[in-house]
Amino acid sequence: MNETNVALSIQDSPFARKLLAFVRLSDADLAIMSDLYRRRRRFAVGVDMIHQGQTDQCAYVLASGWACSYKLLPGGGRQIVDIQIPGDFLGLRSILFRTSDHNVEPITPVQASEVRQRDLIAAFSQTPRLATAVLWAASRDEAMVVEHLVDLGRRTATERTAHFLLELGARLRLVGLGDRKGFLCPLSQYRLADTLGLSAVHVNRVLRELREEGLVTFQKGRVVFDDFDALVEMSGFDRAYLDHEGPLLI
Amino acid sequence: MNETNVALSIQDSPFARKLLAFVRLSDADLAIMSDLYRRRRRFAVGVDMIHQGQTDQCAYVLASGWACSYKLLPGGGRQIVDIQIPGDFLGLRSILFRTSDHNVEPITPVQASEVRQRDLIAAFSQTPRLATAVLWAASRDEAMVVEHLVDLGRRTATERTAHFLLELGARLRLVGLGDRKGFLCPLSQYRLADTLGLSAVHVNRVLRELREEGLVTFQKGRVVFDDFDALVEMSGFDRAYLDHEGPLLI
DNA sequence: CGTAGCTTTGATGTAGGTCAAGAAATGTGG
DNA sequence: CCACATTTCTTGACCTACATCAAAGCTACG
Repeated sequence: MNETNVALSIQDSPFARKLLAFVRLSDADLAIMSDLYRRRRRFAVGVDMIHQGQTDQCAYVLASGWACSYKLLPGGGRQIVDIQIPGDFLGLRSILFRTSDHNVEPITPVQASEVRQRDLIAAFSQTPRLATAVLWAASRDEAMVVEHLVDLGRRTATERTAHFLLELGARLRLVGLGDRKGFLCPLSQYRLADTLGLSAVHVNRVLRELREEGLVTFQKGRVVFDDFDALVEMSGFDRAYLDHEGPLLI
Repeated sequence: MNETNVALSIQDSPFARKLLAFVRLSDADLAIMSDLYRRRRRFAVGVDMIHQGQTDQCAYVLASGWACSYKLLPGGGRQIVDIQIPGDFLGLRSILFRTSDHNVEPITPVQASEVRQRDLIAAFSQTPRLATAVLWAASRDEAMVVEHLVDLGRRTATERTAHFLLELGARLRLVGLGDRKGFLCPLSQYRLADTLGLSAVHVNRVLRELREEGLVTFQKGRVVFDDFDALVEMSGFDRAYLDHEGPLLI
């Protein structure tokens, strides 16, 4: 396969799609990105991809499937920090810290590309544009964690659930996995509860309420926005933090 | 002032102290860091340093005083995302995103060094070691935001408060502003409430409870750890995410 | 076709919120 | 150094959002 073909095929990956939505990347940039994509691995549901406290972890880019990163608590509970969808980086921090501070669990069967520290650094020195784009994507993820924190700290269970579903929808749209109508969602109500800091029972009640009010329907692995605008309104959703212009490129 | 003197004086800054606790930096690295420190500015309490939605913000390194970054909610409430203490970077994300997604408010009178995007990039290309050190510090801050998220999602008000005070203590110790006994803390109970996702009234009750149980005393602008080990135990505090080895340097 | 994981619902308990009001600090101008 | 204003702290009474417990109906998959 010559360089142009590589660039063409990588362009359809969710990772490239996400970055390209905000940054122009040359064929050369894409070819380097494609190199990072080489070491493909599969993960089955039920076995964590990354373990808290374990050292010498590597990072991944999610090619297909969903995963989530979470922290376990002494008491036995857990808090899901972030849901990862195709195109997301995963464990980027554990490249800098030698040991991971959280677990990552596949929610569905996952295909992911292993990214070694040395490869990433090599790629970065070859193409600063790609480096900036990746850093920018990482910052965007961090902005979402912050928004999640606000969810937990200051929004009611209903607002929080609505807000989370809207954000997830916006992220999925960016990689072509959903639209303004809704998206396929493999999350169980248990996992939703661990994400939203609620009990599974209460999540169920909140979902029923949202459904009965004609706002969103989450059933049978599918989220449908019945009244998008009303949902945005009631949850205080502000797309600003997702809609930033692209990074200031070097 | 020659280069050695510059390096000697910058070494005492909280910023350098923090990085030097984990990374060896040469005199040349420190001289470059010192350049970043040049544009000193002062901020009075009551006027935000950075405004949500405002564009072309710059970043700062806190030289003295405390600040906090927060998000406002449509309903009028707010959530404090992070407390910044001397040595902390502030608004690093708004260098990548052209517009800031949160506010930053001084808690005490603040002295901070303005860091321009171009200067930072120039510094980074001159000394990759410094670049890695800064990225690593940023990752460490992100790890703290994650821990904060876990606080809000899955810990009781008491655990959460204890955990937060322990973490703050650990951070302050790193820059020489506290020890295992305690630290000076200019936070009001209102701000503590906005940080912990609680009401001010409840924060007050929790603090009383912690005091009466002989765990921590927070009074008159001073936090005293009355029983450090018991506090660590009850809050499930795990220093791992703060005690990482330094970054893997290039 | 059985068993394990989800979803749904009801009944009851509790952590933490809200309202209210007084007491201490802290700051400000004279 | 004092009088006054403002913020901050403290406590009590009451209320609500969400947790917990329990149990039944679904779904799905080996």
